[in-house]
Amino acid sequence: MQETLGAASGMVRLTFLVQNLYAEIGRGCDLTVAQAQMLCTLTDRPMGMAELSGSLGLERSSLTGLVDRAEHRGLVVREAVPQDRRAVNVSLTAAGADAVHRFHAQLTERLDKLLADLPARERDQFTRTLRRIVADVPPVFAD
Amino acid sequence: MQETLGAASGMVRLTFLVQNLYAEIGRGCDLTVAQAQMLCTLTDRPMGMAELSGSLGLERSSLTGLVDRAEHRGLVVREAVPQDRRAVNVSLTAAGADAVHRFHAQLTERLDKLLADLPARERDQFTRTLRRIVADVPPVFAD
DNA sequence: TATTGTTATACTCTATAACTATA
DNA sequence: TATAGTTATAGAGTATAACAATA
Repeated sequence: MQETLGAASGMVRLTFLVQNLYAEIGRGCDLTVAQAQMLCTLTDRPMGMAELSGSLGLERSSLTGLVDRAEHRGLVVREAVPQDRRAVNVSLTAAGADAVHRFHAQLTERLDKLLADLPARERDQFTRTLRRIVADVPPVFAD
Repeated sequence: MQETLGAASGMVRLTFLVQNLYAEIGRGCDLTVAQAQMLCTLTDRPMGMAELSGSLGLERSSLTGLVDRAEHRGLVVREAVPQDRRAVNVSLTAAGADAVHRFHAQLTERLDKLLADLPARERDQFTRTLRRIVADVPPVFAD
């Protein structure tokens, strides 16, 4: 083991840190990690099951249960798609939108705080590089 | 939604990206995410259940099952601690060390590749900033 | 009394395979 | 035939609460 961390190790540890924050804030909003992730993805717009499972990187069958439980809790609803009777659109309820809004605000605040002590220039550079690295990642979280 | 991503969103998306890589490479090494994380943490040295659960951010009771399954698969062993008859030390077997070594090498390669197209100067700066941000994160992954 | 670790229990999450209904 | 989604099943992961053994 070296005394200075490489880029890969840094990214893994940042991931660990963000995951734990995600879980902690989720608990406070009564959301599991998987639920919070799904609601964040649906913040932008409603989606069909296939598209949503693709964005989240889950099998469609896994998503069925996730949506079932969230629908049971009143966070999302399935709606019929008139043009295609096989399909459904999953969208946020008012309660779901409210929960994800609180989650998003708290997580953003905590994450921004991680960078608060950095010089503004370093922070901006870090953000720019980050943006390049994640350019192709599905919009699982947005501003 | 803006056209440029903020720092918080960038960190969440990077987390999503790293998690998916973690899972993908884990599958190739026949390791679940939780197992890979545990083995990585034990790479440095053996640990007691309490310390290990602290490092991983899990309840001790959750760790019991995780270690049970890994021990069943021959990846780790529990060993008695002579000085304290309540305690056990969890350490990697040869098979566990081998699996985690392959996992570590592949993940590091894939993560480094994410930065490969960046100018060397930007990459170095990114790594330096990352190192500051994760300074207090437990050593769940090292070089 | 405090700490180490386990057990019992209950849920959530996830994948694979097989299925139905519609396009 | 291909696509959208579900069901059935099995296993992993996790937490809470209660417990035993040792310090």
